[in-house]
Amino acid sequence: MLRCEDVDSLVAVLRRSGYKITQARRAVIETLAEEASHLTAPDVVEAVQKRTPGVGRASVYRTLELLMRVGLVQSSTLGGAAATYRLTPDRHHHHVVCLECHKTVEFEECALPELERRLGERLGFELEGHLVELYGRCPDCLA
Amino acid sequence: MLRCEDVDSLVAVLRRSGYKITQARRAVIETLAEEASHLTAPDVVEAVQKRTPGVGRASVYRTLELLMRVGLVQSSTLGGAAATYRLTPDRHHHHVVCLECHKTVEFEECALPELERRLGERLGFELEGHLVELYGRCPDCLA
DNA sequence: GTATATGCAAAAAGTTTGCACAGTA
DNA sequence: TACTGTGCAAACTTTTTGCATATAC
Repeated sequence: MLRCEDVDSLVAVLRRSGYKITQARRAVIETLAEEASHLTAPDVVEAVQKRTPGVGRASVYRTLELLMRVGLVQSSTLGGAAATYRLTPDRHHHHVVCLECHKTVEFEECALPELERRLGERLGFELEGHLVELYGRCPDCLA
Repeated sequence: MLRCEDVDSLVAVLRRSGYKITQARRAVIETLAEEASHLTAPDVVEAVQKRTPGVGRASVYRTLELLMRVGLVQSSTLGGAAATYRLTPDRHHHHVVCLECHKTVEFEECALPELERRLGERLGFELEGHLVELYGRCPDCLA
């Protein structure tokens, strides 16, 4: 599941931006690359410490914040209250979320690249990613 | 800013679903309808208590959760860590968020209705809303 | 060598829960 | 009246901060 090329390229982005590559930061990146997805912050802390004992809680939080600022990580609430984190997917996979049971299904179609280009131009933003989530009720909960 | 028709129709949705209309629930709904947008949970607590003293913190949390489950409220992290809440807009207004300074700009264009219809059909979901956020860097932070 | 980042522990902030009481339908 | 929902306070969880030390470059 761990894809080294991915980890390396993410690390490279950090390095290029002038950030030091530390054990803690590498551990967070590797953990996110390895775990399926949608971890809450405490989940990430736990997973990181299991994989790389000795990394402090605070560093995980600081690293998540850094990775978000740099755009390597995205957070969302998946229709629930707790924020979850995951590596920004370069292959699109957005979510359909059931508001009742919080089941989520991924889908790949994305109608946004064109819109993104147009808006970026109009607003002067340099856009580098997006998040799309559809909410509703899944077949099970409808029954 | 407070639009009574809106509050009434939201209240009606709750009532129709079998939930009781209490002072606390009404206060949360009115607060969300009144405040511009993007309040964190503690923000909502504060605003509700200012507008309707006597409402307990716990009830605000319970009501937010209820409103989300019913689909009247949406939450998102706006690219940051803290979840924010707002009434589900029926007029679309999605967001462009700066990852650096968290400035957000709204836009109205939405490429999703068609996609939503198609996916709902394919997955058997009954979809009732969506969230679209674009991330990047704003002109100020680019400079 | 030096500035940046870390780990720890403590403080702060945010959220949930149990329960007796109140208010809606 | 019956039962859902409330407010409170306490417990619990999550996040942030300060600081001495370690480490990447």
